[in-house]
Amino acid sequence: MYSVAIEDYLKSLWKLGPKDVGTQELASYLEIKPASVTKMVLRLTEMGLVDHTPYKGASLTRKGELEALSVVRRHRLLESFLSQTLGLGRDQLHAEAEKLEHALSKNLECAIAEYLGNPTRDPHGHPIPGPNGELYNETDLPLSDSPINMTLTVMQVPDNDSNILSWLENNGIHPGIKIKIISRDDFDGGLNVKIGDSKIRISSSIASLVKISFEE
Amino acid sequence: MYSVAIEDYLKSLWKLGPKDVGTQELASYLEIKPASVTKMVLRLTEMGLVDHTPYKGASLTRKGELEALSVVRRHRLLESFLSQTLGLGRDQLHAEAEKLEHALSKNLECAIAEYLGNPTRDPHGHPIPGPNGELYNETDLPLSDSPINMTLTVMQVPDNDSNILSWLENNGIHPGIKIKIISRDDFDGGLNVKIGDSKIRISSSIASLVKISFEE
DNA sequence: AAATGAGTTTAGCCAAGGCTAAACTTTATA
DNA sequence: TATAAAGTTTAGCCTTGGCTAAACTCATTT
Repeated sequence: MYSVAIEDYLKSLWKLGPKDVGTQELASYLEIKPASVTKMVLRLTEMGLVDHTPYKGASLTRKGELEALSVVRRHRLLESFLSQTLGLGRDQLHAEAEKLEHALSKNLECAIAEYLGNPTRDPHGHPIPGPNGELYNETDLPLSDSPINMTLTVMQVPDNDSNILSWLENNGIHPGIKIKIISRDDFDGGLNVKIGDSKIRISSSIASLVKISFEE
Repeated sequence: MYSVAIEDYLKSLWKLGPKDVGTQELASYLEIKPASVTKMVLRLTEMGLVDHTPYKGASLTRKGELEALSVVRRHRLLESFLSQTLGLGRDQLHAEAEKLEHALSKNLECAIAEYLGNPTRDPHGHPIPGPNGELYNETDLPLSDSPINMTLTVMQVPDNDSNILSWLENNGIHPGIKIKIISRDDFDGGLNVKIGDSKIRISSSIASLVKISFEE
């Protein structure tokens, strides 16, 4: 069993990857100093979890990737479980799961997965890796790049910014909802969209975080 | 927020207390060496969580007790929650809660308590401290000391020994069940008891871990 | 009263995982 | 091409929380 710190490094490298991740980038993501990252990355390399090219960056080995996927699976199962049982809002799930994921036994992971009916998406629409790291192909696309005047289905919202999440929620935007882009502002990429009967404006930075599909 | 190690020390002192707990006793309970305990106890004393009399033992201050009760509350709420939602057996609950209790936020603690309807007992029948450390008076008595030929209600079973727990479960002994002592063996204190229609024998060591009440 | 032994404490070590300050690479710019 | 800036690494420090070995206390026994 790996430590909390190691699990956090692996998960972060997975999220920032699969490209080589620079020391600084990883450090700021983890909110620690670059020198600390270098030291830990060396240890992870020793352990065979990470490949490191000095002055270039680090990436997960297959072994590290599998471990990262296991953490992500626990995280997303926990989010689903807390949402389902306690009815926690999407904006609260991430922070809670972030702590619990490191304390979840294999046993409990299985029990939760079974209880939920082995879901493939969490409440933010993010895919849940299988028990052996299986992850189906992503086909969802950013709302920001989507065509005008088509009925789109919201598939994913971000999980880690509770401000953005509660804004989205308050405007009725969450996985499963239908949405149509009415127009796109040229100067800043902002979108005017229609959801149900209401029209709202979505800034391009938020629109790039929402993923959609064309399927009904 | 206190570390996992500190929370474990406080919880252990609470379980072994309220008497002064010797270094060796605490060490063997925590499965670490006495020298390590001495060092940590000094730190806890510095922090105002523990009173320590050299060569005599340690006990919780009020501040330490409140923190211990908070850990115990989280532990028992988690046991109740996992039992209720996932249907985990009584023999699995303790180990899982033992890990999760350190990762449970105040928010989630509240949400779980509310979801469960603010229960006062966990699935083993142990009282759940209130959010501010309130703990009602224990009146349950050990089965081993109970009178013969009275209808007793099982109120508590131990939580930390899954072997004993599954034996008890297999014999239909758990909180809420009615039980009657038919006879007590003089030589070893073993009990012959009646549960429903079946008669079984309970060793005195196990009987001392089961608590009952006389109320219907 | 002295000695023994159990229990406790002290001293000093180690690994994990942070930090700062300084040295080193690499890249971009003059 | 030389140099400055940005990013990375190294060196050395700190705290937490374990460990062992040795020293100390205290209660009991001779």
